[in-house]
Amino acid sequence: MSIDVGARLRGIRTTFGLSQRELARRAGVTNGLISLIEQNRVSPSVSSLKKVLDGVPMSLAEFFTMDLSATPRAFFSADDLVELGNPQVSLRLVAAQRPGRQLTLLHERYAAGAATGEEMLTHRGEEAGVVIRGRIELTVGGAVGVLGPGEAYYFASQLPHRFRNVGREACEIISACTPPTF
Amino acid sequence: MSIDVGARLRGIRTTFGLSQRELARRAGVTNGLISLIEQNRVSPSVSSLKKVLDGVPMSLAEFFTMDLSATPRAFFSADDLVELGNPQVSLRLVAAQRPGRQLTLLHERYAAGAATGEEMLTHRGEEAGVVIRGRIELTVGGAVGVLGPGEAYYFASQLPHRFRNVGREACEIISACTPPTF
DNA sequence: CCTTCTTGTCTAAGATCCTAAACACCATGA
DNA sequence: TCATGGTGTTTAGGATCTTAGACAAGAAGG
Repeated sequence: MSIDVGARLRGIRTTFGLSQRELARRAGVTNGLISLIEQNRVSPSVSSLKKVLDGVPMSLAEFFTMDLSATPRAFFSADDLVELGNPQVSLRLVAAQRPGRQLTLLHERYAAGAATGEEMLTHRGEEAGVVIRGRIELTVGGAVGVLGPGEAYYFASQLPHRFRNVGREACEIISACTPPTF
Repeated sequence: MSIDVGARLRGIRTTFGLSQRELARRAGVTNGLISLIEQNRVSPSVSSLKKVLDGVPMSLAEFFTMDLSATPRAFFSADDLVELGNPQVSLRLVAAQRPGRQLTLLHERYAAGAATGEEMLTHRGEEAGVVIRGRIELTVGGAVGVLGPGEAYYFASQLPHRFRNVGREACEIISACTPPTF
């Protein structure tokens, strides 16, 4: 093998902030297989590699075309952002391919009535954002606020938090968090 | 598998005019494996597919990127060339819409009956040209065309190709290829 | 009609991939 | 300190890929 499939897969998985188990769960394979592939202990079948890449998601063509030695890009068009969410809560990641990324910058879009879920979120790091369209209800700890265009937030992610679009219009937010949870 | 690896491999092999056994010999695998892959009876490992494609030759990236439904045009009428110059110095561009072009120019002249040889040529890169006098028979992959003055060609040099002057008059071509191999 | 060569397909057996489960390690929190 | 939950790694064994060889069909020539 002239191309290093293992290193390439590991690079992709880590830039997306996924553990072997999480990627395996999304792909419908076992975490052991991810480990073996990344160590080049096995050469995966095309169908297996396809399943793994579906969990990112990424096409086989993109996988084999990807140039890891290329200098990191400085500019990205809207189409270059990688979708990580779902139709209700769209999370589009900036510079997803960039290796060693220290910051996660997202272009979020909440459909009317959409929310991050029933459970409150809590994780390491800090996060902040600015609302650019619509209105969002943000709960942090015991505090609840409703933010509109131009308004912003900043809090420690350890505090239980939840986003909920209480308006009729879709709400867009540019947010950042560190360290990369995605 | 959303992409049809078997059909894709079979299409490539046949356009290169190779039997399963001949491709297997070049690739260092067995003919049975080629057969099974083409029927999608197995999903080859990446390393096996790499070996098979080395026999063509073709990279994994090219294999998965290749769009068989939208093969780039091989032949252009005189009207299909794009004028880039002026009345004094006319510069008419071939395949202007083709992405990722990188070319250098040649002035070829084929005597009556001359050809590039019995064997089909195949090498890396791309080549293109315009007939300016006489007539030339050009075979590219499975396609055969006879081009006269003002007509042009553009194809990937990996496709087996051959030039043959089938007229009584000498034939002149302005051609370009990349990288500057031949 | 026979050979003889080609083609692609099929099948047992060996090689490799893939899974399930356990392992060691580290961080966090009771 | 111990428990818990996270990480990546390893291994035995079942599943799949790959090989070696046989098979059938078709074409060319005697």
